[in-house]
Amino acid sequence: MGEEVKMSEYEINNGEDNINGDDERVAVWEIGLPTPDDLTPLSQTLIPPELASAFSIFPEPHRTPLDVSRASQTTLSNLRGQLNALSSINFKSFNETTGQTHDPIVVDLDDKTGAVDRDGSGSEARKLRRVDSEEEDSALRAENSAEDPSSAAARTLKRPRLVWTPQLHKRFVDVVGHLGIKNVVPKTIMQLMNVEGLTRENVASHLQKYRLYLKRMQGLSSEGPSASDQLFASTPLPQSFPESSGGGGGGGGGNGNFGIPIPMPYHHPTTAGGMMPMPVYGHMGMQMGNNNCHNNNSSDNHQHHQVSINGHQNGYNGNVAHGHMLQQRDWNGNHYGSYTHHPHQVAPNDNM
DNA sequence: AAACTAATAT
DNA sequence: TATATTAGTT
Repeated sequence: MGEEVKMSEYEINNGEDNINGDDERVAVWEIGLPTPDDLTPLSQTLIPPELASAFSIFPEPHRTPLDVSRASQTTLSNLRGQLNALSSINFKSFNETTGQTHDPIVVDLDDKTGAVDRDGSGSEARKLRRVDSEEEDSALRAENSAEDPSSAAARTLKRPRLVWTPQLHKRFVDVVGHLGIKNVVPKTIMQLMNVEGLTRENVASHLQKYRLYLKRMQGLSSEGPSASDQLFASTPLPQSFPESSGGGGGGGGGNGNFGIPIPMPYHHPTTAGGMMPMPVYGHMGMQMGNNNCHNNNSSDNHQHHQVSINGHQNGYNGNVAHGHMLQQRDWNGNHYGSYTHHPHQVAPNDNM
């Protein structure tokens, strides 16, 4: 795979030369052929991500047919289980038939392939193109093979490390903001975020870091977040919201403690000093400028659109008509996955 | 036993 | 550094 990728990239890079410098006949041949931008992105395989992840095809080459079938079985059953679980809390999640994800963000840890696109302008073009063509497909993709611990494959194969993109983080913050940072616990966050492949551990780890960040922030009131906190800095501070609807606690797994939606956005600040960074200037209180969206009534179970989380949150659009919005778009973009380095760099335009 | 948090490891 | 993993608690 890597080979192919490299080759195409090579050709792409030299395409111009060929056209201009070589035989015209060559140019003729190239007419009608896909332009570099049309070519399959390096990070994309021929196999649909969902499928690939379902069969754990991505990561390593070594995989026996037996493994695959076993994995598919477990994965399938797991998905069913998840579906049920999620549907009980009114989340739309995964279409078995089409294998397409709808509401949930699919975390796509693009591990290995990541190496390819770091650098370059080429990658940028590619990135843009992707956004265009896939906007409706899936905004965030991260493959992650396993959805559940009970699966042998899931346990065995280690998944690539999760990269908390601004989109993911935003969702995280939303959930945390709604539940109140005081009471949130990883499991609940994980469930409400409704991101396929996201594990409790992933969330726990991030939560730990997030709490640290908040604590740190509390101390220094007027400080803007240092450059080190890019991700966090770009997100409004959650206002702990005393929301303890149900208790939650861990009680065993299922608990339907939240059938609820996360209705509104955070609250206004009680005190706290604002330390919002820049994008939005207003302290936390402000972000809400946006409206309040739907109200909470837990009973609102419309099946149509997604997760309530989506509902609010995007401040930029101003009104969130909850009927339907460009949810997908909101979570769109960016690549994730390359753990090689440089992750952050929250684009300026990064609107969250 | 499951899940949380803090500490530690990669 | 960011995220994962472990350990000690609840």
